[in-house]
Amino acid sequence: MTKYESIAAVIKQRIQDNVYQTGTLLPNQSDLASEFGVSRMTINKAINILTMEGFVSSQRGFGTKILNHPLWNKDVSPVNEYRGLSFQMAEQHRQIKSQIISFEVAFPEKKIQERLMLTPQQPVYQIVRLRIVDDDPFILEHTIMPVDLIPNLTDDILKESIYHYIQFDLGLQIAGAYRNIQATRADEFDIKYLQCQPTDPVLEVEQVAYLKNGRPFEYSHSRNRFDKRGYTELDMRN
Amino acid sequence: MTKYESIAAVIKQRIQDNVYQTGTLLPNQSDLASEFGVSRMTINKAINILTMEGFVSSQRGFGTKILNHPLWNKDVSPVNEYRGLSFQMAEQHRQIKSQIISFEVAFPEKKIQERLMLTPQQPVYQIVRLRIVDDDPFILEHTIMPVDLIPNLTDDILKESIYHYIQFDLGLQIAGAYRNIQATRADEFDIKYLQCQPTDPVLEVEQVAYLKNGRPFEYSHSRNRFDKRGYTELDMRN
DNA sequence: AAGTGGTCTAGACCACCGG
DNA sequence: CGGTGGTCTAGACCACTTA
Repeated sequence: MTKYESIAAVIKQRIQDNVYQTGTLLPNQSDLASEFGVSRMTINKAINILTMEGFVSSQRGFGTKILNHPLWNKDVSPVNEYRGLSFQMAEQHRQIKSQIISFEVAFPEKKIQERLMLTPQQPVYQIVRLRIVDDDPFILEHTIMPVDLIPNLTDDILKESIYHYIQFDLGLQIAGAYRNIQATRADEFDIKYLQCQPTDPVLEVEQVAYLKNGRPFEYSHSRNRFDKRGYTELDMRN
Repeated sequence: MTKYESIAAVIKQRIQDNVYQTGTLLPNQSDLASEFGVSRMTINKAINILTMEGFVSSQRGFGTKILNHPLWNKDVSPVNEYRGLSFQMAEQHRQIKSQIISFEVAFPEKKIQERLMLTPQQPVYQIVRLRIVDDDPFILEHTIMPVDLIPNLTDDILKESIYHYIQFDLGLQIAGAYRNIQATRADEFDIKYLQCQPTDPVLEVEQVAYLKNGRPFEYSHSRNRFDKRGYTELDMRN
Protein backbone atom coordinates (compact mmCIF):
# COMPACT_ATOMS: atom_id res chain seq x y z
CA MET A 1 0.00 0.00 0.00
CA THR A 2 1.58 3.27 -1.12
CA LYS A 3 1.14 6.63 0.60
CA TYR A 4 -1.14 8.00 -2.08
CA GLU A 5 -3.36 4.93 -1.89
CA SER A 6 -3.68 5.25 1.88
CA ILE A 7 -4.47 8.93 1.63
CA ALA A 8 -7.04 8.29 -1.08
CA ALA A 9 -8.66 5.74 1.21
CA VAL A 10 -8.78 8.20 4.11
CA ILE A 11 -10.32 10.97 2.02
CA LYS A 12 -12.83 8.53 0.55
CA GLN A 13 -13.84 7.52 4.05
CA ARG A 14 -14.32 11.16 5.01
CA ILE A 15 -16.58 11.66 2.02
CA GLN A 16 -18.63 8.61 2.95
CA ASP A 17 -18.81 9.79 6.57
CA ASN A 18 -19.91 13.25 5.45
CA VAL A 19 -16.88 14.91 7.01
CA TYR A 20 -16.46 16.31 3.51
CA GLN A 21 -19.91 17.05 2.16
CA THR A 22 -21.26 16.45 -1.30
CA GLY A 23 -21.26 19.55 -3.46
CA THR A 24 -18.60 21.34 -1.43
CA LEU A 25 -14.91 21.65 -2.22
CA LEU A 26 -12.14 19.54 -0.79
CA PRO A 27 -9.46 21.45 1.19
CA ASN A 28 -6.84 22.62 -1.29
CA GLN A 29 -3.92 20.38 -2.14
CA SER A 30 -1.38 22.38 -0.14
CA ASP A 31 -3.45 22.15 3.02
CA LEU A 32 -3.98 18.43 2.52
CA ALA A 33 -0.25 18.02 1.95
CA SER A 34 0.43 19.75 5.29
CA GLU A 35 -2.19 17.72 7.10
CA PHE A 36 -0.88 14.37 5.87
CA GLY A 37 2.74 15.45 6.07
CA VAL A 38 3.50 14.63 2.44
CA SER A 39 4.40 16.59 -0.64
CA ARG A 40 1.71 18.04 -2.84
CA MET A 41 2.44 15.63 -5.70
CA THR A 42 1.46 12.77 -3.45
CA ILE A 43 -1.85 14.46 -2.66
CA ASN A 44 -2.32 15.03 -6.36
CA LYS A 45 -1.90 11.33 -7.06
CA ALA A 46 -4.39 10.46 -4.32
CA ILE A 47 -6.93 12.86 -5.81
CA ASN A 48 -6.38 11.32 -9.24
CA ILE A 49 -7.51 7.99 -7.86
CA LEU A 50 -10.64 9.55 -6.41
CA THR A 51 -11.27 11.22 -9.76
CA MET A 52 -11.07 7.94 -11.66
CA GLU A 53 -13.44 6.38 -9.15
CA GLY A 54 -15.93 9.21 -9.62
CA PHE A 55 -15.80 10.67 -6.12
CA VAL A 56 -14.42 14.10 -7.02
CA SER A 57 -13.78 16.33 -9.99
CA SER A 58 -11.05 18.97 -10.14
CA GLN A 59 -10.96 22.21 -12.08
CA ARG A 60 -7.82 24.26 -12.36
CA GLY A 61 -8.16 27.67 -10.76
CA PHE A 62 -11.25 26.60 -8.87
CA GLY A 63 -10.85 23.55 -6.65
CA THR A 64 -11.85 19.92 -6.27
CA LYS A 65 -15.57 19.31 -5.95
CA ILE A 66 -17.04 16.36 -4.11
CA LEU A 67 -19.53 14.52 -6.26
CA ASN A 68 -22.32 12.20 -5.28
CA HIS A 69 -24.03 10.15 -7.88
CA PRO A 70 -26.64 7.85 -6.45
CA LEU A 71 -26.56 5.23 -9.17
CA TRP A 72 -22.92 4.33 -8.71
CA ASN A 73 -22.48 1.24 -6.64
CA LYS A 74 -19.42 -0.70 -5.69
CA ASP A 75 -19.34 -3.08 -8.60
CA VAL A 76 -19.04 -0.15 -10.98
CA SER A 77 -15.69 0.86 -9.59
CA PRO A 78 -12.84 -0.10 -11.88
CA VAL A 79 -10.96 -1.29 -8.82
CA ASN A 80 -12.96 -4.48 -8.54
CA GLU A 81 -12.42 -5.46 -12.14
CA TYR A 82 -9.76 -8.12 -11.88
CA ARG A 83 -10.77 -9.93 -8.79
CA GLY A 84 -13.18 -11.99 -10.82
CA LEU A 85 -16.88 -12.61 -10.65
CA SER A 86 -16.54 -14.77 -7.55
CA PHE A 87 -15.17 -11.87 -5.56
CA GLN A 88 -17.74 -9.38 -6.85
CA MET A 89 -20.61 -11.62 -5.90
CA ALA A 90 -19.18 -12.36 -2.44
CA GLU A 91 -18.99 -8.64 -1.81
CA GLN A 92 -22.68 -8.29 -2.61
CA HIS A 93 -23.46 -11.24 -0.35
CA ARG A 94 -24.66 -13.26 -3.27
CA GLN A 95 -23.97 -16.94 -3.58
CA ILE A 96 -22.17 -18.07 -6.69
CA LYS A 97 -21.75 -21.61 -7.93
CA SER A 98 -19.84 -22.73 -11.00
CA GLN A 99 -20.93 -25.78 -12.90
CA ILE A 100 -18.30 -27.22 -15.20
CA ILE A 101 -19.94 -28.07 -18.50
CA SER A 102 -16.74 -29.14 -20.20
CA PHE A 103 -13.00 -29.00 -19.54
CA GLU A 104 -10.65 -30.19 -22.26
CA VAL A 105 -7.21 -29.69 -23.73
CA ALA A 106 -6.65 -29.26 -27.46
CA PHE A 107 -4.49 -27.57 -30.08
CA PRO A 108 -5.80 -24.07 -30.86
CA GLU A 109 -7.73 -23.18 -34.00
CA LYS A 110 -6.44 -20.46 -36.27
CA LYS A 111 -8.53 -17.69 -34.70
CA ILE A 112 -7.37 -18.66 -31.21
CA GLN A 113 -3.75 -18.78 -32.32
CA GLU A 114 -4.05 -15.18 -33.44
CA ARG A 115 -5.86 -13.91 -30.39
CA LEU A 116 -3.60 -15.65 -27.91
CA MET A 117 -0.40 -15.32 -29.97
CA LEU A 118 0.21 -19.03 -30.09
CA THR A 119 1.74 -21.52 -32.50
CA PRO A 120 -0.49 -24.36 -33.70
CA GLN A 121 1.46 -26.71 -31.43
CA GLN A 122 0.85 -24.90 -28.15
CA PRO A 123 -2.04 -26.61 -26.39
CA VAL A 124 -4.88 -24.68 -24.76
CA TYR A 125 -7.49 -25.41 -22.15
CA GLN A 126 -11.06 -25.19 -23.42
CA ILE A 127 -13.40 -24.54 -20.57
CA VAL A 128 -17.15 -24.04 -20.48
CA ARG A 129 -18.61 -23.01 -17.14
CA LEU A 130 -22.11 -22.07 -16.11
CA ARG A 131 -22.10 -19.43 -13.39
CA ILE A 132 -25.12 -19.77 -11.15
CA VAL A 133 -26.00 -16.91 -8.83
CA ASP A 134 -28.53 -17.42 -6.06
CA ASP A 135 -29.62 -20.63 -7.80
CA ASP A 136 -30.43 -18.91 -11.12
CA PRO A 137 -28.38 -19.50 -14.27
CA PHE A 138 -26.59 -16.26 -14.97
CA ILE A 139 -23.65 -16.44 -17.32
CA LEU A 140 -22.33 -19.10 -19.66
CA GLU A 141 -18.57 -18.67 -19.97
CA HIS A 142 -16.48 -20.13 -22.78
CA THR A 143 -12.85 -19.71 -21.78
CA ILE A 144 -9.64 -20.59 -23.59
CA MET A 145 -6.22 -20.36 -21.95
CA PRO A 146 -2.72 -21.45 -22.98
CA VAL A 147 -1.56 -24.47 -20.98
CA ASP A 148 2.05 -23.26 -20.73
CA LEU A 149 1.01 -19.97 -19.16
CA ILE A 150 -1.64 -21.25 -16.76
CA PRO A 151 -0.42 -24.72 -15.85
CA ASN A 152 -2.02 -27.33 -13.62
CA LEU A 153 -5.63 -26.19 -13.78
CA THR A 154 -7.95 -28.47 -11.86
CA ASP A 155 -11.67 -28.92 -11.39
CA ASP A 156 -11.30 -27.44 -7.93
CA ILE A 157 -9.82 -24.22 -9.28
CA LEU A 158 -12.50 -23.94 -11.92
CA LYS A 159 -15.21 -24.30 -9.31
CA GLU A 160 -13.63 -21.48 -7.32
CA SER A 161 -11.86 -18.59 -9.00
CA ILE A 162 -9.44 -18.82 -11.91
CA TYR A 163 -8.42 -15.20 -11.35
CA HIS A 164 -7.45 -15.89 -7.78
CA TYR A 165 -5.32 -18.83 -8.92
CA ILE A 166 -3.57 -16.74 -11.58
CA GLN A 167 -2.73 -13.80 -9.34
CA PHE A 168 -2.08 -15.42 -5.98
CA ASP A 169 -0.93 -18.95 -6.66
CA LEU A 170 0.92 -18.36 -9.93
CA GLY A 171 1.92 -14.81 -8.99
CA LEU A 172 1.16 -13.41 -12.44
CA GLN A 173 0.34 -9.74 -12.95
CA ILE A 174 -2.68 -8.78 -15.04
CA ALA A 175 -2.26 -5.76 -17.31
CA GLY A 176 -5.80 -5.40 -18.63
CA ALA A 177 -8.17 -6.53 -21.32
CA TYR A 178 -9.71 -5.79 -24.66
CA ARG A 179 -13.48 -6.25 -24.79
CA ASN A 180 -16.16 -6.27 -27.41
CA ILE A 181 -19.76 -6.30 -26.29
CA GLN A 182 -22.54 -7.39 -28.59
CA ALA A 183 -26.17 -8.34 -28.56
CA THR A 184 -26.87 -11.67 -30.23
CA ARG A 185 -29.53 -14.34 -30.46
CA ALA A 186 -29.61 -17.26 -28.07
CA ASP A 187 -27.91 -20.36 -29.44
CA GLU A 188 -28.48 -24.01 -28.50
CA PHE A 189 -26.05 -23.87 -25.57
CA ASP A 190 -27.77 -20.79 -24.15
CA ILE A 191 -31.17 -22.39 -24.42
CA LYS A 192 -29.95 -25.55 -22.73
CA TYR A 193 -27.89 -24.09 -19.91
CA LEU A 194 -29.06 -20.51 -19.40
CA GLN A 195 -32.62 -21.72 -19.87
CA CYS A 196 -33.29 -19.01 -22.46
CA GLN A 197 -36.19 -18.94 -24.83
CA PRO A 198 -35.14 -19.35 -28.48
CA THR A 199 -36.21 -15.76 -29.20
CA ASP A 200 -34.34 -14.25 -26.25
CA PRO A 201 -31.50 -11.82 -26.87
CA VAL A 202 -28.16 -12.55 -25.21
CA LEU A 203 -25.52 -10.06 -24.09
CA GLU A 204 -22.17 -11.38 -25.23
CA VAL A 205 -18.86 -10.07 -23.86
CA GLU A 206 -15.86 -11.18 -25.89
CA GLN A 207 -12.62 -10.60 -24.03
CA VAL A 208 -8.89 -11.00 -24.53
CA ALA A 209 -7.01 -10.47 -21.27
CA TYR A 210 -3.29 -9.72 -21.03
CA LEU A 211 -0.48 -10.10 -18.51
CA LYS A 212 2.02 -7.35 -17.75
CA ASN A 213 4.64 -9.27 -19.70
CA GLY A 214 2.54 -8.71 -22.80
CA ARG A 215 1.19 -12.21 -23.29
CA PRO A 216 -2.53 -12.76 -23.70
CA PHE A 217 -3.62 -15.42 -21.24
CA GLU A 218 -7.37 -15.62 -21.78
CA TYR A 219 -9.78 -15.53 -24.65
CA SER A 220 -13.36 -15.74 -23.51
CA HIS A 221 -16.97 -15.31 -24.48
CA SER A 222 -19.35 -14.58 -21.64
CA ARG A 223 -22.95 -15.03 -22.58
CA ASN A 224 -25.27 -13.22 -20.19
CA ARG A 225 -29.01 -13.69 -19.81
CA PHE A 226 -30.37 -10.37 -21.05
CA ASP A 227 -32.86 -10.05 -18.19
CA LYS A 228 -30.35 -10.86 -15.46
CA ARG A 229 -27.26 -8.86 -16.14
CA GLY A 230 -25.92 -5.80 -17.90
CA TYR A 231 -22.40 -4.57 -18.28
CA THR A 232 -21.78 -1.44 -16.24
CA GLU A 233 -18.85 0.94 -16.19
CA LEU A 234 -17.72 4.26 -14.85
CA ASP A 235 -15.41 6.13 -17.16
CA MET A 236 -13.90 9.27 -15.62
CA ARG A 237 -10.83 11.20 -16.70
CA ASN A 238 -8.68 14.13 -15.68
CA MET B 1 -0.03 20.23 -25.12
CA THR B 2 2.10 19.30 -22.12
CA LYS B 3 5.62 17.90 -22.25
CA TYR B 4 4.57 14.41 -21.28
CA GLU B 5 1.88 14.38 -23.95
CA SER B 6 4.37 15.42 -26.63
CA ILE B 7 6.86 12.81 -25.50
CA ALA B 8 4.17 10.13 -25.46
CA ALA B 9 3.29 11.10 -29.02
CA VAL B 10 6.92 10.86 -30.14
CA ILE B 11 7.43 7.44 -28.56
CA LYS B 12 4.15 6.23 -30.03
CA GLN B 13 5.32 7.33 -33.45
CA ARG B 14 8.58 5.46 -33.00
CA ILE B 15 6.66 2.32 -32.12
CA GLN B 16 4.48 2.69 -35.20
CA ASP B 17 7.56 3.33 -37.36
CA ASN B 18 9.28 0.25 -35.90
CA VAL B 19 12.13 2.32 -34.49
CA TYR B 20 11.14 0.57 -31.28
CA GLN B 21 10.15 -2.96 -32.17
CA THR B 22 7.30 -5.00 -30.85
CA GLY B 23 8.34 -7.45 -28.16
CA THR B 24 11.51 -5.57 -27.25
CA LEU B 25 12.04 -3.22 -24.32
CA LEU B 26 11.88 0.55 -24.42
CA PRO B 27 15.09 2.35 -23.40
CA ASN B 28 15.01 2.77 -19.65
CA GLN B 29 13.40 5.84 -18.14
CA SER B 30 16.67 7.53 -17.18
CA ASP B 31 18.01 7.29 -20.72
CA LEU B 32 14.75 8.61 -22.15
CA ALA B 33 14.87 11.46 -19.62
CA SER B 34 18.36 12.36 -20.83
CA GLU B 35 17.38 12.12 -24.47
CA PHE B 36 14.35 14.38 -24.13
CA GLY B 37 16.06 16.64 -21.62
CA VAL B 38 13.35 16.26 -18.98
CA SER B 39 13.15 14.71 -15.53
CA ARG B 40 12.34 11.07 -15.12
CA MET B 41 8.91 11.77 -13.63
CA THR B 42 7.90 13.38 -16.89
CA ILE B 43 8.99 10.29 -18.81
CA ASN B 44 7.06 8.20 -16.32
CA LYS B 45 3.89 10.16 -17.02
CA ALA B 46 4.39 9.79 -20.76
CA ILE B 47 4.78 6.03 -20.36
CA ASN B 48 1.62 5.92 -18.26
CA ILE B 49 -0.31 7.32 -21.20
CA LEU B 50 1.12 4.68 -23.50
CA THR B 51 0.20 2.05 -20.94
CA MET B 52 -3.42 3.17 -20.76
CA GLU B 53 -3.57 3.13 -24.54
CA GLY B 54 -2.20 -0.40 -24.63
CA PHE B 55 1.09 0.30 -26.43
CA VAL B 56 3.42 -0.79 -23.63
CA SER B 57 3.44 -2.58 -20.31
CA SER B 58 5.93 -1.94 -17.52
CA GLN B 59 7.21 -4.29 -14.86
CA ARG B 60 9.24 -3.05 -11.95
CA GLY B 61 12.76 -4.44 -11.96
CA PHE B 62 12.47 -5.51 -15.56
CA GLY B 63 11.59 -2.82 -18.04
CA THR B 64 8.85 -1.54 -20.32
CA LYS B 65 7.83 -3.94 -23.05
CA ILE B 66 6.40 -2.81 -26.36
CA LEU B 67 3.15 -4.58 -27.11
CA ASN B 68 1.39 -5.08 -30.39
CA HIS B 69 -2.07 -6.41 -30.45
CA PRO B 70 -3.48 -6.69 -33.93
CA LEU B 71 -7.13 -6.33 -32.98
CA TRP B 72 -6.78 -2.92 -31.43
CA ASN B 73 -7.78 -0.18 -33.79
CA LYS B 74 -8.05 3.52 -33.33
CA ASP B 75 -11.66 3.70 -32.22
CA VAL B 76 -10.79 1.51 -29.24
CA SER B 77 -8.48 4.11 -27.77
CA PRO B 78 -10.03 5.91 -24.82
CA VAL B 79 -8.70 9.15 -26.26
CA ASN B 80 -11.39 9.34 -28.90
CA GLU B 81 -14.20 8.87 -26.45
CA TYR B 82 -15.56 12.37 -26.06
CA ARG B 83 -15.28 13.74 -29.51
CA GLY B 84 -18.58 12.14 -30.35
CA LEU B 85 -19.70 9.67 -32.96
CA SER B 86 -19.39 12.25 -35.75
CA PHE B 87 -15.67 12.59 -35.16
CA GLN B 88 -15.07 8.84 -34.87
CA MET B 89 -16.79 8.16 -38.15
CA ALA B 90 -14.96 10.97 -39.94
CA GLU B 91 -11.66 9.45 -38.84
CA GLN B 92 -12.63 6.13 -40.37
CA HIS B 93 -13.67 7.93 -43.55
CA ARG B 94 -17.25 6.91 -43.08
CA GLN B 95 -20.09 9.20 -43.89
CA ILE B 96 -22.50 9.95 -41.09
CA LYS B 97 -25.88 11.62 -41.35
CA SER B 98 -28.22 12.47 -38.51
CA GLN B 99 -31.94 12.48 -39.05
CA ILE B 100 -33.90 14.33 -36.41
CA ILE B 101 -36.90 12.23 -35.47
CA SER B 102 -38.11 14.58 -32.77
CA PHE B 103 -36.84 17.62 -30.89
CA GLU B 104 -38.93 18.98 -28.05
CA VAL B 105 -38.78 20.78 -24.74
CA ALA B 106 -40.61 19.56 -21.64
CA PHE B 107 -40.49 19.33 -17.87
CA PRO B 108 -38.56 16.23 -16.77
CA GLU B 109 -40.20 13.09 -15.46
CA LYS B 110 -39.25 11.78 -12.04
CA LYS B 111 -36.59 9.37 -13.30
CA ILE B 112 -34.97 12.09 -15.38
CA GLN B 113 -35.01 14.51 -12.45
CA GLU B 114 -33.00 12.00 -10.47
CA ARG B 115 -30.51 11.13 -13.18
CA LEU B 116 -29.86 14.73 -14.19
CA MET B 117 -30.22 16.20 -10.68
CA LEU B 118 -33.02 18.55 -11.66
CA THR B 119 -36.08 20.05 -10.04
CA PRO B 120 -39.44 19.33 -11.69
CA GLN B 121 -39.47 22.91 -12.98
CA GLN B 122 -36.17 22.79 -14.89
CA PRO B 123 -36.99 22.12 -18.56
CA VAL B 124 -35.10 19.60 -20.64
CA TYR B 125 -34.58 18.97 -24.33
CA GLN B 126 -35.92 15.66 -25.54
CA ILE B 127 -34.15 14.61 -28.68
CA VAL B 128 -34.48 11.53 -30.83
CA ARG B 129 -31.96 11.16 -33.61
CA LEU B 130 -31.32 8.42 -36.12
CA ARG B 131 -27.64 8.12 -36.96
CA ILE B 132 -27.14 6.84 -40.48
CA VAL B 133 -23.70 5.60 -41.52
CA ASP B 134 -22.93 5.01 -45.16
CA ASP B 135 -26.66 5.17 -45.87
CA ASP B 136 -27.54 2.38 -43.42
CA PRO B 137 -29.48 3.03 -40.21
CA PHE B 138 -27.08 2.44 -37.39
CA ILE B 139 -28.06 3.87 -34.04
CA LEU B 140 -31.26 5.35 -32.66
CA GLU B 141 -30.35 7.87 -29.96
CA HIS B 142 -32.74 9.13 -27.33
CA THR B 143 -31.07 12.09 -25.62
CA ILE B 144 -32.21 14.29 -22.76
CA MET B 145 -30.34 17.44 -21.71
CA PRO B 146 -31.09 20.28 -19.28
CA VAL B 147 -31.94 23.48 -21.14
CA ASP B 148 -30.14 25.72 -18.64
CA LEU B 149 -26.88 23.85 -19.07
CA ILE B 150 -26.92 23.40 -22.84
CA PRO B 151 -28.78 26.48 -24.08
CA ASN B 152 -29.74 27.45 -27.62
CA LEU B 153 -29.69 24.05 -29.25
CA THR B 154 -30.72 24.19 -32.88
CA ASP B 155 -31.54 21.75 -35.66
CA ASP B 156 -28.22 22.61 -37.23
CA ILE B 157 -26.27 21.58 -34.14
CA LEU B 158 -28.23 18.34 -33.85
CA LYS B 159 -27.46 17.47 -37.44
CA GLU B 160 -23.76 18.00 -36.76
CA SER B 161 -22.21 17.22 -33.38
CA ILE B 162 -23.67 18.08 -29.97
CA TYR B 163 -20.35 17.20 -28.34
CA HIS B 164 -18.50 19.69 -30.47
CA TYR B 165 -21.01 22.39 -29.53
CA ILE B 166 -20.67 21.63 -25.81
CA GLN B 167 -16.90 21.62 -25.71
CA PHE B 168 -15.94 24.25 -28.25
CA ASP B 169 -18.84 26.68 -28.46
CA LEU B 170 -20.00 26.53 -24.85
CA GLY B 171 -16.52 25.82 -23.49
CA LEU B 172 -17.71 23.19 -21.05
CA GLN B 173 -15.39 20.48 -19.75
CA ILE B 174 -16.55 16.87 -19.79
CA ALA B 175 -15.54 14.75 -16.79
CA GLY B 176 -16.79 11.35 -17.90
CA ALA B 177 -19.78 9.08 -17.94
CA TYR B 178 -21.60 6.22 -16.29
CA ARG B 179 -22.80 3.52 -18.68
CA ASN B 180 -24.95 0.47 -18.52
CA ILE B 181 -25.02 -1.83 -21.51
CA GLN B 182 -27.83 -4.29 -22.04
CA ALA B 183 -29.27 -6.57 -24.65
CA THR B 184 -33.00 -6.03 -25.23
CA ARG B 185 -35.70 -6.80 -27.75
CA ALA B 186 -36.50 -4.44 -30.59
CA ASP B 187 -39.37 -2.06 -29.83
CA GLU B 188 -41.68 -0.26 -32.24
CA PHE B 189 -39.28 2.64 -32.72
CA ASP B 190 -36.42 0.31 -33.54
CA ILE B 191 -38.50 -1.58 -36.06
CA LYS B 192 -39.64 1.63 -37.71
CA TYR B 193 -36.38 3.55 -37.83
CA LEU B 194 -33.54 1.02 -37.50
CA GLN B 195 -35.51 -1.27 -39.81
CA CYS B 196 -35.15 -4.16 -37.39
CA GLN B 197 -37.13 -7.34 -37.50
CA PRO B 198 -39.47 -7.75 -34.50
CA THR B 199 -37.36 -10.69 -33.26
CA ASP B 200 -34.03 -8.89 -33.56
CA PRO B 201 -31.99 -8.20 -30.44
CA VAL B 202 -30.86 -4.63 -29.83
CA LEU B 203 -27.72 -3.45 -28.01
CA GLU B 204 -28.75 -0.65 -25.68
CA VAL B 205 -26.23 1.73 -24.11
CA GLU B 206 -27.71 3.81 -21.30
CA GLN B 207 -25.46 6.71 -20.38
CA VAL B 208 -25.32 9.58 -17.91
CA ALA B 209 -22.54 12.02 -18.80
CA TYR B 210 -21.05 14.57 -16.40
CA LEU B 211 -19.23 17.88 -16.57
CA LYS B 212 -16.15 18.68 -14.50
CA ASN B 213 -18.27 20.90 -12.30
CA GLY B 214 -20.18 17.81 -11.23
CA ARG B 215 -23.43 18.40 -13.08
CA PRO B 216 -24.86 15.67 -15.28
CA PHE B 217 -25.61 17.16 -18.69
CA GLU B 218 -26.87 14.18 -20.68
CA TYR B 219 -29.04 11.17 -20.15
CA SER B 220 -29.23 8.99 -23.20
CA HIS B 221 -30.24 5.63 -24.57
CA SER B 222 -28.41 4.53 -27.70
CA ARG B 223 -30.07 1.64 -29.43
CA ASN B 224 -27.70 -0.14 -31.79
CA ARG B 225 -28.58 -2.60 -34.51
CA PHE B 226 -27.08 -5.83 -33.22
CA ASP B 227 -25.60 -6.78 -36.58
CA LYS B 228 -24.03 -3.40 -37.23
CA ARG B 229 -22.29 -2.32 -34.09
CA GLY B 230 -20.76 -3.56 -30.88
CA TYR B 231 -19.35 -1.64 -27.99
CA THR B 232 -15.58 -1.98 -27.79
CA GLU B 233 -13.15 -0.95 -25.11
CA LEU B 234 -9.56 -1.27 -24.04
CA ASP B 235 -9.06 -1.36 -20.31
CA MET B 236 -5.41 -1.22 -19.24
CA ARG B 237 -3.96 -0.29 -15.87
CA ASN B 238 -0.65 0.21 -14.09
C1' DA C 1 24.78 -7.49 -7.52
C1' DA C 2 23.33 -4.57 -11.01
C1' DG C 3 19.71 -2.49 -13.19
C1' DT C 4 14.90 -1.52 -13.60
C1' DG C 5 10.48 1.02 -12.70
C1' DG C 6 7.44 2.96 -8.72
C1' DT C 7 7.24 6.29 -5.40
C1' DC C 8 8.26 10.45 -2.98
C1' DT C 9 10.19 15.11 -1.79
C1' DA C 10 10.48 20.26 -1.55
C1' DG C 11 10.49 23.20 -4.10
C1' DA C 12 9.00 26.04 -8.61
C1' DC C 13 6.34 28.09 -12.53
C1' DC C 14 2.23 28.53 -14.96
C1' DA C 15 -2.81 28.45 -16.62
C1' DC C 16 -6.95 29.24 -15.12
C1' DC C 17 -11.07 30.80 -12.17
C1' DG C 18 -13.40 33.76 -9.25
C1' DG C 19 -14.48 38.31 -7.54
C1' DC D 1 -6.01 40.19 -8.13
C1' DG D 2 -5.28 36.02 -4.96
C1' DG D 3 -5.97 31.29 -4.85
C1' DT D 4 -6.42 27.05 -7.21
C1' DG D 5 -4.87 22.76 -9.57
C1' DG D 6 -1.59 21.00 -13.46
C1' DT D 7 2.95 20.40 -14.54
C1' DC D 8 7.84 19.95 -13.97
C1' DT D 9 12.52 19.44 -11.77
C1' DA D 10 16.66 17.09 -9.77
C1' DG D 11 17.36 14.57 -6.86
C1' DA D 12 16.47 10.23 -3.55
C1' DC D 13 15.04 5.66 -1.69
C1' DC D 14 12.92 1.36 -2.37
C1' DA D 15 10.81 -3.06 -4.46
C1' DC D 16 11.54 -5.97 -7.72
C1' DT D 17 13.65 -8.87 -11.62
C1' DT D 18 17.29 -11.29 -13.68
C1' DA D 19 21.39 -13.46 -13.47
